[in-house]
Amino acid sequence: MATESIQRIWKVASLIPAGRVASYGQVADLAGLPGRARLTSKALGQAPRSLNLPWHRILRSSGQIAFAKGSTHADEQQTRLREEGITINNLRVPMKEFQWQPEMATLVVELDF
DNA sequence: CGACTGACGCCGA
DNA sequence: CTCGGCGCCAGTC
Repeated sequence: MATESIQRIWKVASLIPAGRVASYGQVADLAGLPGRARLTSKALGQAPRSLNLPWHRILRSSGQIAFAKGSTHADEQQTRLREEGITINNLRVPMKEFQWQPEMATLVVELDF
């Protein structure tokens, strides 16, 4: 059974719009869990496919894809991001251009702040 | 109960 | 830019 924290992470992840990306740490922060980037990775790993979460839009703070180069996961993530118009060089996305910057209003409405 | 393990992050060398 | 080292914490063994 998923914990409260895990579900908050799923909620935040579902808000990331196509064409934009976020880091594990950023998602944790927005979910009210500062410093818990690793929990974000864990949450995504155990999220049911039925939730249809945009897991591919979540990267390391450096913009690097978290999966090992050459793995099927890394390839699929790269493909999906490109399909959304995101640029990727050597498994790295230029965060300066594509990082998600949520509006306060979005957070207030979607999360329970 | 302690040790180990991550789809991580930050800082210093 | 690369490496190490340390902090983080819920699971698993």
